[in-house]
Amino acid sequence: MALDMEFGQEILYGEREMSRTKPLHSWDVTCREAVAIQKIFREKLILCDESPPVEIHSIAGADISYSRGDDRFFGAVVILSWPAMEILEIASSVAQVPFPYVPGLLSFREGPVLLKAFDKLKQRPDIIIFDGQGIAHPRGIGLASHLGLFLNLPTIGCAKTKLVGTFEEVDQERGCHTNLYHKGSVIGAVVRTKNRVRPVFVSQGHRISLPRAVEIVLNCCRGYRLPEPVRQAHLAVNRLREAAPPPCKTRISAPESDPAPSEIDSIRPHSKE
DNA sequence: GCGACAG
DNA sequence: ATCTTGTCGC
Repeated sequence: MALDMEFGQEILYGEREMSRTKPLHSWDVTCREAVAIQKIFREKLILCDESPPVEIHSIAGADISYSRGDDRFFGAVVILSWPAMEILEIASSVAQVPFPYVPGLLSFREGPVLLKAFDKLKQRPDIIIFDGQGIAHPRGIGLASHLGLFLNLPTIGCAKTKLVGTFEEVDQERGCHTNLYHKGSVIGAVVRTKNRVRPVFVSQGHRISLPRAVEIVLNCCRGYRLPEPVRQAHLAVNRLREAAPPPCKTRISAPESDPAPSEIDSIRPHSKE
């Protein structure tokens, strides 16, 4: 996809007085730097709908996957048609895990591999849903908001669990939703996307209003808890990981095709060390 | 000091 | 997120 890389690089590097020699996809930062970046980026978010309103023809979902003992990250982006929810394009990527999991700093862990996948897309979606928070975040800038700035596209955060905030229980019927509050403000919505199933946490990412974000998420659901874009991205990334060659193990072990002599004619079928 | 804590 | 076995319900 024609990424707005210049915009992304400008806001990432321009404010930090650091050299532009580091590749975009390796955000090697300290937690302290990451927090500083978030505070700067937070000011750049646009939290209202486009004017004039953008007509939606396509919508994308993004997700990542990895497994233990593997230092690789798999990322996938799926673009679906609107409102039919038919798959138009899929892009994927593999990258090294760049940053540990720290609640509140997920962008720096999942962002690079996702941007790498977005860069491979041929078309630009009209809007993107992420598997994570938008502004429902301690500093008001979760994964969806952060990448919305990078991609310069409208984005929505749709997380499976809460990061911050308080809320009243939601009615059990699909379509019901309540506000998510934090420090006296509405930062998102708790949305029931399926009858009697745990709600999801929807929040504005970038260039969108909360009512519209909720409406779009609900209109993307097709009988499952997660909206189709996110669900399809999840499926795509898991297919990718399972089809990928096994991880390069750091630890050296004897090949199983060449068992030690004592194991070949072992009388006991399985000796558990 | 005790919870809470996107993925 | 990943790992993991069974189990409740439409």
